[in-house]
Amino acid sequence: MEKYILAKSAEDVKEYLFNADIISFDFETAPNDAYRDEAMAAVDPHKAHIVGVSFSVDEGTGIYAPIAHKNTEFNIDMLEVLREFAGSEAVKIAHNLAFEAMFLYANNILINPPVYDTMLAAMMTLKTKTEFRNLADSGLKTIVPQLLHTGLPKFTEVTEGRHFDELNPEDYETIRYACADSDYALQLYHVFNTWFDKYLPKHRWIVENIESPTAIFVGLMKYNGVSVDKSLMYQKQFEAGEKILEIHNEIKKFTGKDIDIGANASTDAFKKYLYEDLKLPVLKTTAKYRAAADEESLILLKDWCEKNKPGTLPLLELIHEYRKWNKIKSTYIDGFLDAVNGATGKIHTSFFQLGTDTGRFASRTPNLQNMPRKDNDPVGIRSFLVASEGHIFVDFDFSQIELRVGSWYCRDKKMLETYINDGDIHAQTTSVIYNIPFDEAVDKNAPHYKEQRSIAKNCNFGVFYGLFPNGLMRNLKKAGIDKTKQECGEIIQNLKDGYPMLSSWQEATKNEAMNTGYSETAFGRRRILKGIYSPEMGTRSYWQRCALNTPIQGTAADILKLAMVRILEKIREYPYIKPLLTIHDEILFEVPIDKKDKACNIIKECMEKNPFSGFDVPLKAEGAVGFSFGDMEEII
DNA sequence: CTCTGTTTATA
DNA sequence: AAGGTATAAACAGAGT
Repeated sequence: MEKYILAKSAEDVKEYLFNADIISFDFETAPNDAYRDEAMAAVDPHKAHIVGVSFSVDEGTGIYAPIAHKNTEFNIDMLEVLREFAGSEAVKIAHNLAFEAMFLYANNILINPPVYDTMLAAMMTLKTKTEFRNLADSGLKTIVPQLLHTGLPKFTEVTEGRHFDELNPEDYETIRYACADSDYALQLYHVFNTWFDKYLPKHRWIVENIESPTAIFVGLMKYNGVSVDKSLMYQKQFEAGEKILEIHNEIKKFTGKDIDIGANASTDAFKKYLYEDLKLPVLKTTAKYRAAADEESLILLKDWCEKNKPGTLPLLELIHEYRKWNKIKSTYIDGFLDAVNGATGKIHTSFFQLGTDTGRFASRTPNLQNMPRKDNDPVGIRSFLVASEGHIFVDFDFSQIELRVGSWYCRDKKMLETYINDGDIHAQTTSVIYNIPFDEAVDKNAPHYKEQRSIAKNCNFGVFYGLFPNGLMRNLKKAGIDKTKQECGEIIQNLKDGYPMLSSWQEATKNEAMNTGYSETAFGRRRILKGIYSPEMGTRSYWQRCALNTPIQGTAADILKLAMVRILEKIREYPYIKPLLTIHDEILFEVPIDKKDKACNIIKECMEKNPFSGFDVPLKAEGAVGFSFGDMEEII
């Protein structure tokens, strides 16, 4: 039988924790008075507070310290104990550490490594020989019965509709519920480490040195949130609404009848109008082999109509505009407004640090990783994000990190030299694919400079991962450059000849993937390639391309997370540096205006530091500052 | 209300 | 025989 006790004083807790070097902990929280009836308010640190904390240092034991229960004499002021604990040398374990780190941060406490998140560890273990656990499989309530073969008290059964602070801390059920989470997290720590040590030691290293400390950074981003200019958003919401009506009316005028084009002009009725009433040819099919009507189809139709049916051209342009404005309004204006937190007036996006198969972050509610860029956005969505009062944004992004990682992998001389000499990789590629001197490739006044550079960029972004002539042709068409399949084939061939190690790396990497069935980053982050042995050529080929992409995209993600961990160390000394967002190769902060220069130096240094011995390509972090995310000024 | 498919925004 | 890969969100349409 387990031994869970109630702390009567801070001393009791200190005594329980004394000399322990591995400690798990868990917070119980409840909404502040203003948010008692709001769903999920208890997990929002701006609407809730810590009600109690449990610790466990030994299997089957635990201590619960009530902090803010209602109607009790037993509450303890735990702030100093928590502060001491957070700064201690002990391994501090939590299941979903980002949550605990966030509530500590809300109390001005930054938890220090060593830390260990058993939820992230769960995600880094294999569920079967061929499959990793996913987000949904990794909750404590799911894992404990599976791995420890024991039940866990249910929150709803213990609380019976009440908030946790309404429970009596003297009731054993209360103590048991609180302590069980810590006790089982500690047990899972040993279960997962045993598994890692036996099957995948590098994943233990990643959990301890990359993912778990990164979880703290995630908690900080979530807590800080990003301020928005609401009045600007409302103004743009109105303007976009008007614009959509206007375009819709023009479309109606054109079609002459009342066709239901929905919000995106992608209804069956609209496709029927295009392909049956107007008798336009189907030039592209969807993944399910049906008539497509996406942007690419419209571009193909535009070419066809220019020769055969020029009268239809204005309609194609109107559809493009209609979709664009609806996308902007529904996703980036209405959607962002819905996401503004009532307590802070900020957007507190959720980041999932293991939300992708490669190790990249995913962002949800709302996704702040796909805001339109300036050149593709008549509204200026990014300018909705503004620095908080007295603060300024500081943004750093890794320059061409995937290409740098790729050149490290393939060891191509020309690529490596370009980066070591801080050269221009796109010009280097231009020189390679057109067989012209480097000096001509960088000469902005040379004939075809713009087109050649644009083609070189497209190659650089795709060829590493197995881009084919057809694909290059399509990408170029989207960029407004018309090249035949033959020409694209020649360009790719020239590139492979010019960077000879690229092809041999690709072949070797594909072979290795076929031999092992998985793909790994430089740190050993592994991805099972589910379909690599598929009898179907198309499926197999897809997984082979994943085998090329994963080490590069994944290693770049590892490098970004390591930079976050380093920045976190600095935040201890410079707590005014507030992380807000990450966009794959970029991190956004806000800092007090007068601390701008200092913060820039710190962040740049952390990001450009050599990520691991053996990585011999220089990293470059490019900074920008500004009061609005839509108007950032590069710093040199 | 849930599920699949289509479309479109980003790195 | 020929898809760079990694995502999230909104809408359409069908089924429970």
